Amino acid sequence: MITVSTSESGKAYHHGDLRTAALEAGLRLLETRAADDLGLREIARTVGVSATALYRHFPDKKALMTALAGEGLRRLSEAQHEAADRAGGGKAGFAATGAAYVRFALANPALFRLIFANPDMDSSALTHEDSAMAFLRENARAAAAEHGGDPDVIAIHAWSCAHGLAMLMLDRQIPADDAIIDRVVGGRW
Amino acid sequence: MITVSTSESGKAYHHGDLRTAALEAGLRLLETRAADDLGLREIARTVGVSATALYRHFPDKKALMTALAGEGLRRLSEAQHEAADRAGGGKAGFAATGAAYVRFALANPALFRLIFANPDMDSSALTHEDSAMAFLRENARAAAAEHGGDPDVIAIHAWSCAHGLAMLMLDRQIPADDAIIDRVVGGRW
DNA sequence: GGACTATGTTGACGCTGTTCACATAGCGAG
DNA sequence: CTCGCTATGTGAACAGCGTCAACATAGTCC
Repeated sequence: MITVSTSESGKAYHHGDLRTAALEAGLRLLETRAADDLGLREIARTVGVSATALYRHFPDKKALMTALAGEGLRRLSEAQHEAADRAGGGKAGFAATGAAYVRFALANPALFRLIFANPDMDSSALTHEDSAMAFLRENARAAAAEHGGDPDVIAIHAWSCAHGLAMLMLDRQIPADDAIIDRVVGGRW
Repeated sequence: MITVSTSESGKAYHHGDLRTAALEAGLRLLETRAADDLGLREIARTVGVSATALYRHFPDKKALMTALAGEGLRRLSEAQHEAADRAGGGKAGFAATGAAYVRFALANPALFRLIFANPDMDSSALTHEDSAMAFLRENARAAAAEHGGDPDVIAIHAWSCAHGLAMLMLDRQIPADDAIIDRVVGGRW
C-alpha cells in the first residue's frame, strides 16, 4: 500500500492519516484554484481516495473548508508575528504587522479569502484569532499611549486599513504595488 | 420601484424583457441568499421561465452575476453621492461618503460582496467605477491641500479603511455597531 | 480466534451549469 | 397577406457536484 508522505502525526488505519493528507492537498490546490472552484471530490481524487472517504473525517464540505481556513489563519498569524519580531517590535513592529498582513494576502489569495469567507471558525481557529486580536490590541494600546486616542478605535482602524487594502489589491481595484503597502499601512500620523 | 437601468431595448417578444426581469429577480433574491447560493436555475424558476432561456440574454452564469454586480455598483455609487450631498460636501461630505459605503455594505451584504467578488466588470460597470474613483480622488486632493500628504495615498487609505471595515463587519470580525463606523472612517487626523 | 470499531468503496439521488435539437413569436419583404 | 427570417423560449440530456445508505475490509482488544 502506498503510504502518503504526510506529517508525523502517525500511522492510521488504511490510508495513513487521511485527514492531514486531505488538508495538505487542499492547501496545495488553493495555491492554484480559487476557493469556490475547490471541490471535495477533487481533494479526494488528489489524495487518491474515494470522495465519501472524507466523510469519516469531516461532517461535510463546509467543515473541511473551515479546517483549511483555520490552517490559513494560523499561517497568517505566524507571518505577522515573524514580521513584528524582525522589525524589532514597537511602532515599527506594528507597521510591519500590517504590511505582513497585506503581503500574506497577495502571496496566498485563495487562502486569505477563505479565512474570511467563512461564517464561523472552529474552536482551534478562534484561538489563533484571539491571539492575533490580542496582539493587535496590545499594539494599539501602545500607540494610544503615545499619541492619544481610543485604543479600540485605533485597533479597528489599523485592522480595517490593512484588510481593506489587501482585499482591494486582490480584487485588482488597487494595483498590487509593493511600495503602496508601506505608505498606506505605515500610518504617517 | 427602481427599474434596472440596463438595456433600454424595450419590450421583448415572448416574455417581456426577460433580461431585466432576471436581473430584478436576482437582486431580490440577493436580499436573502448569499451570492454563492444564488443559482441560475433558481432565477429562471423565480421569473417563471426555463433555465436555458437565460442563455439568450447572458452567455453564461458569470455574465449574469457580473451584470448583477454592475447594478450593485451603480447603487453603491448612488448612495455615496447622496450621502455626500446630504452632508453638504467638503470634509464632512468626504467622511459621509465613507460611512455611506460601509452602511451600504451592511444593508446589502450579498450584493456588496458580489461587486468585489467579481474578477472583471463589464464596460458599464467600469464607468461607474471610474466615477466613484474620480469622486474619491477629488476629495482626497482637497484633503491633501488642507493637511498635506500625497493625494493618491490619502485616497487609497480612505478607501481601504472603509472597505476593510465593511468587510470585517460583514464577516462578523468586528461588531456591526453603527457608532464605530463614524469614529473609524471619519478620520480625525 | 472472534467480536467490534474505525476506515474506505460502490452506487445512487437530487441538484447544478451548460449544450443541443426543436418549437414558436413577431417582423420585414415579396 | 403570406413567406421566411431572426429572436426568443422549451425539453431532454450530460457531466459534475455534495451527500447518503449499504456494504467491505483493516486493525485492535478480549
